[in-house]
Amino acid sequence: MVTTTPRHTGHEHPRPRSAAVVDDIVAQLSDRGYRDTEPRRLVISAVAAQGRPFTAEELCAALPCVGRATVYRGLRLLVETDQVCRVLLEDRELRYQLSHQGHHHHLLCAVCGASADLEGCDVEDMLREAATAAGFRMSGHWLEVYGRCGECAED
Amino acid sequence: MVTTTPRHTGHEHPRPRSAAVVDDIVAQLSDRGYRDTEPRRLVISAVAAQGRPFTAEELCAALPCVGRATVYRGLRLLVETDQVCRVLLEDRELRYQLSHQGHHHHLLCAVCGASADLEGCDVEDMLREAATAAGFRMSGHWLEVYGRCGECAED
DNA sequence: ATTTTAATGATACGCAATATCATCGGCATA
DNA sequence: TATGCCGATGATATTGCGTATCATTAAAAT
Repeated sequence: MVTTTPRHTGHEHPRPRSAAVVDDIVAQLSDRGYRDTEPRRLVISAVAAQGRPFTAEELCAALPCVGRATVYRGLRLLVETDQVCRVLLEDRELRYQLSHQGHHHHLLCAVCGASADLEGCDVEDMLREAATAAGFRMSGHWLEVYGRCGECAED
Repeated sequence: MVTTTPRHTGHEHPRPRSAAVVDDIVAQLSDRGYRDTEPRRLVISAVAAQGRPFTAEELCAALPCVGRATVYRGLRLLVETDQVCRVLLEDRELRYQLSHQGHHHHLLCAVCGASADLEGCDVEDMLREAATAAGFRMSGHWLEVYGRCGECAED
């Protein structure tokens, strides 16, 4: 298996970093029984190329060679396998983003659309407690935080 | 002004309680320059009659005599004037509910659809701090908590 | 090479929500 | 009480997101 592409070593051959990300995700999908196809790779590659949260339609536009249904299916698959997370803007527009951690929340800039991960904010326990106090058994939650990033802060 | 309908006294004539709610909301809209119309009253009345979060389409179905556009417009107006709040289910379905307090969050039962207000849960400060730490100025947030209410808790 | 079946993509469809615009009617004014 | 302005209404068309359908293609196990 000498020619197998190494993963996670971080300093492979001078190939675009995104290609490694794509290989990695394709490998994870493969482990779960999903096939390695050309259109799927194109979708993953386009996802990895986005600098900030994007819409499904934006992806479609960026991938004129891939059918709409395939883009949507690919996106759904990536969300289900926790490779991509969904974020909700204030106007309820749904966007997507490569996920870097497990479960976490996002700070979204209302001006430029950038996002940052909320660090050191453990609302989970607090919510679970409050839910219990109200006689509920909490099973999940949805949280998005909106504001302005550092660059867009100046009025 | 002897015949003026009293508000907020809590023990008026034996008229449905909902009528008082409708009058109250209509009065508040009137203060803001919005007209008192028959279709609008019907919408408000139907909103007040709902026992749990409802969809715009459900309202339309409950008001066959009122045009769809009017129902949607009425709902939007009520949200803008903070008379009604919006809740988001896990599948991103949008529902509405009479609001009782100022800003608050909801506990939503995934089984029966009931909702409860989250009491004694002050995430605001926590979020603002975390946002500041990330270089953001927080301007708002969206939070929904899902689970099972007491009645639906038994498996 | 063969076979199985997941994946694809063109397209139709469903649904929520808004836009359009002629008409109606609330309400302020005279 | 009558008048006129303009907000409100409602039938309808339209938009936009996302999914369903289904004949065809191709991944990967044999």
